[in-house]
Amino acid sequence: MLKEKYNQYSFILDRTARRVKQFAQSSFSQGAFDVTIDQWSILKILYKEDAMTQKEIAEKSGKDQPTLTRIVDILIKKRLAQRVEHPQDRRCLQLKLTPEGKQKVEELSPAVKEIRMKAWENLSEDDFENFTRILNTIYTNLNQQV
Amino acid sequence: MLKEKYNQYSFILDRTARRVKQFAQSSFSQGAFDVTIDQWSILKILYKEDAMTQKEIAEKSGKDQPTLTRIVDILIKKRLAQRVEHPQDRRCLQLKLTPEGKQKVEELSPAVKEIRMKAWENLSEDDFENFTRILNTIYTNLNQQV
DNA sequence: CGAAATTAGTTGTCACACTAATAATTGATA
DNA sequence: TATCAATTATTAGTGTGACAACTAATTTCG
Repeated sequence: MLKEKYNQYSFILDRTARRVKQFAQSSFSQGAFDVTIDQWSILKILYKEDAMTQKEIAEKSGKDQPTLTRIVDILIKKRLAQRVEHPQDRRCLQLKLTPEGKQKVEELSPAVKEIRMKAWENLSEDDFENFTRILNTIYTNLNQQV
Repeated sequence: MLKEKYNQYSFILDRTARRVKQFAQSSFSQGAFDVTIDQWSILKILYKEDAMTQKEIAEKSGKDQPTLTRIVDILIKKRLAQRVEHPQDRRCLQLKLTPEGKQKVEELSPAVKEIRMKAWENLSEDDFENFTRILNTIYTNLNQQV
């Protein structure tokens, strides 16, 4: 029956997502990048747009606020980012990269791109378009806020 | 540049996989299914093929052995599965569902299928084929054992 | 103005993923 | 047969994810 077949996608999706993460993480470790994948993703967001609130970063990264708090704590402990008080709203904390943080992003970016490209061997441009379209459709299908 | 564009897939993939899991988990919680998604995936494997070693289940589920040990511990605490000594090899433990475990699978299967189908609204049969093909290609591209 | 609702961030708890290290057992081989 | 490498499962440690409950600050509105 149809449903039985469709049912398998969640397993394959989860498995692949984990492998992508694991592959990148082990490349990071081998290269002594000294950050995790998730820490890296936050660094990159901050690099593009310096000074954001944690709330904004959480939205942009798709992580929830508690998770983000913990990742940010680590980034600060590593002296890659710093918390600054928001000029208008004392509830908020703005986040900025430190010079070391900026340097880290610039230093690692090319290597990260290479690592990420490995996944796309034997796949076409069309595949990429379809892939992102389907993922985004699933994502919005399951958006419970709507 | 091309690489910059391709680079985004890992974010979308991770984000979608998490949402799929979260959507299913919150449906499970609402329905008081009393198991997590990952516990469910192990139950289903055991249901199809009673009595497997943890090693076999780990391979089939795509989880590593330490993770599996923990999930199995929980399933046993919930009296849904039981460990049995392997008749030939005393290193192994065979796993079997308890009657309660079997009943749980039978009871929840239809509801789980409905939950899983939600993701595929607005998508075609072709999309499904492409999706699984691309995921599996990525999965094997990143297989570090080869 | 001042109480109530909202918002930003943190902490605690449980579950899962991955690595490395360890224990127990098995099997191969010298 | 005695030794050693391989295999199965577990434990410990770190990081992440989801949820709930909490604090502090701000906004809303009677």
